[in-house]
Amino acid sequence: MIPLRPSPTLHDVAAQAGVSTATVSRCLNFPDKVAPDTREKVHKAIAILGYSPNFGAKVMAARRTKTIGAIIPTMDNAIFARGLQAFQEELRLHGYTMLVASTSYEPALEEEQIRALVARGADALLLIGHARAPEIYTFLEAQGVPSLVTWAYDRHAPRPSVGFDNTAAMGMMANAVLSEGHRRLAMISASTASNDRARDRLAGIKSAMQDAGLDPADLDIIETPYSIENGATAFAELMERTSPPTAILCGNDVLAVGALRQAREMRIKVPDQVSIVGFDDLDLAQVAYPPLTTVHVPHREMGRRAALTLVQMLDDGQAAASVPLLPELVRRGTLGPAPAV
Amino acid sequence: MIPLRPSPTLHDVAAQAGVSTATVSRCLNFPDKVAPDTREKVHKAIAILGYSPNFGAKVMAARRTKTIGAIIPTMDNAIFARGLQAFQEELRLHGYTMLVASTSYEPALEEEQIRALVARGADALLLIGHARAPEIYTFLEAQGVPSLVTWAYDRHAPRPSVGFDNTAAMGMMANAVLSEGHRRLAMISASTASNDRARDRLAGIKSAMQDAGLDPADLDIIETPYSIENGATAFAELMERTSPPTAILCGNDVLAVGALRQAREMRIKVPDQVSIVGFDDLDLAQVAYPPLTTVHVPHREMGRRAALTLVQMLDDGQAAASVPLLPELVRRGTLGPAPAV
DNA sequence: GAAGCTAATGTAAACGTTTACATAGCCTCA
DNA sequence: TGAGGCTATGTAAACGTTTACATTAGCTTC
Repeated sequence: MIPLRPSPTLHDVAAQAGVSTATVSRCLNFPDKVAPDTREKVHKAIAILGYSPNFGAKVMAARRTKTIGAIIPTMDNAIFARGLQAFQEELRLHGYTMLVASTSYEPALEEEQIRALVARGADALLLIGHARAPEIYTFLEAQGVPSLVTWAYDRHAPRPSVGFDNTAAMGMMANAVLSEGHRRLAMISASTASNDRARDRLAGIKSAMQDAGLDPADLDIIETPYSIENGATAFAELMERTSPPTAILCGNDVLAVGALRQAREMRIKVPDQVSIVGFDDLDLAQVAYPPLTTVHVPHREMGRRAALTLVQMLDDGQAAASVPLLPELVRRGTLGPAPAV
Repeated sequence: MIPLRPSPTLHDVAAQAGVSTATVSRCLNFPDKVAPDTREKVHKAIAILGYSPNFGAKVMAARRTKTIGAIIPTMDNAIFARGLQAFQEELRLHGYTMLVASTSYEPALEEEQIRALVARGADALLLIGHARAPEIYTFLEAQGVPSLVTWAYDRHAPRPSVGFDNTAAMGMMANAVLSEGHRRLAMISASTASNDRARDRLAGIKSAMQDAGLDPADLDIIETPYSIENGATAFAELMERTSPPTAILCGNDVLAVGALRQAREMRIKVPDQVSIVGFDDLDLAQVAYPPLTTVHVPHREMGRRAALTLVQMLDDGQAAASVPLLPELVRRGTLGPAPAV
């Protein structure tokens, strides 16, 4: 291996161009503060030497990395992948780069990842959902790292968020189900212990039931991690009850699509015998058969707005304003009237 | 706003603990090079001051960021999202963090992103596919940034890669289709211009046709970006030919599932009237109706192995060895015998 | 034509680590 | 007992930028 000659530094460029390092630096960071012909000399020198700025030195001197961290449960779920994609695209437009870490829905891992990304010099953090230990927020404040909560919106939350009201959104779906005459409802949900979105969606159903004069305690709930298999298993379990539900509300489309698959396997007709609805409106939903009735969430818009908000906080020092987004009910083929008794 | 007191530095910790900065640094990076009681003093000082190392200074002095960049077409495609998730998980196990950028399948944007991530101090890069301008490789070499190609494997490629042979994989599928008696084949593919995986898959089909005594030129090809809608449109177009294909091989599952949806809409029976097969084995595939026959690719394994390989290159200075992975044919419901003429 | 601006550039001091090298103390072994 | 080796620690020099401040030159204004 030939030992590579050390990369040229600002110094080398300055020497080559016959100016000072300050001028070269200005030329790179504030081009209009430099006379045009000086600028040209410098650019020529840069080209000749193949100079590219040293990241570490830059970060140390400028005290920021132009990097924003995103901490999500997993990328292996289209809703996060899609939102993150939009987030990253928007970030790039503003000269920021995205650092990603995932938590597998484990709060302890989330805390570790938050510390890791801060240690990696993230200028700010994108977080999913409001629920976490208060010390984490204290830590972020102490480190001077702004953060923004997404995938959730809560007007009462003490911190800004870009997202939608999970309770209201699922409440809307529950109302649609109830207005089809369903009275025996079930929910297949993600674990509500460490997932405030799941918790809120559950609350939305209960509150809709209450409003309709039903006892929320009658809601049959199965909690299970998001996966097609788990949705299928939960569906089978629900249909074996002595008095099975006529409508099953799923915490997301993945579970719903699993339930749907299981229904087909058990030769239970959807929506004639049982209605199944989802949440998120993934590609899966329109591809399933019958196509899934679900709640459409503007994931891309959410990611984009989150990026915009974070960039404003960083670049303009603005305090973030919460941005509420509106999910929509998408009626397709899996919600029908309650079967006659 | 209260101006926050500047964070404590190594110096402060050293003073507090009554040792030198070198000892504190060693204590953090090589704990076993420091006497146990000194170590304790230092840790106490760190706790008292709430010290956390400055990223920029660390990077500058150590000349590495412990960060690896991943440049993919888009996260909004489950195959990349899933692989990246596994990649990140494995990276974390080895103390690395992932920096992500996406290219929307545009070579120009890819080059920009490569430069951006290198400028952001990525210690190494994960790239998708072999095809790119040679200057990019030269650039990476000049900058001393190792890179690894994934999602493709080519024994003749001059650079190491972790992935599978797209030509062989699609060839395997084409053979399965041909052995069902199909003679009029069509392909719905992503644009082959800037996507070597798509190009290789196409080549796989052509070579299988050749081997079966068919003229590869008879393959009816439609190129269109990956999306359900585009798959549907392409399917409709193919079925309007004067002599439509009896089997349609799709470049990925998303296109296939779009075709499937369109078939349902046009009341064309799959697989009785036409067979449709995909590639990737996304969740979509098993949820579609009928369930999609496709090629299963070990995306998670690929991401994990890529991470491992990159970490070895960086930590042990090993030259990377290519890792070939084996895709599998998954027979489900959309491939059947060619209809009788 | 002096005073006061402004624009362009230079000087040099941080920024907070890591690490090569130096030092000091202790142990081992002939 | 002294040479040699080992371990634990300290000293101080990088690392390559950014940026506050200083300087200079040219222009405007009265």
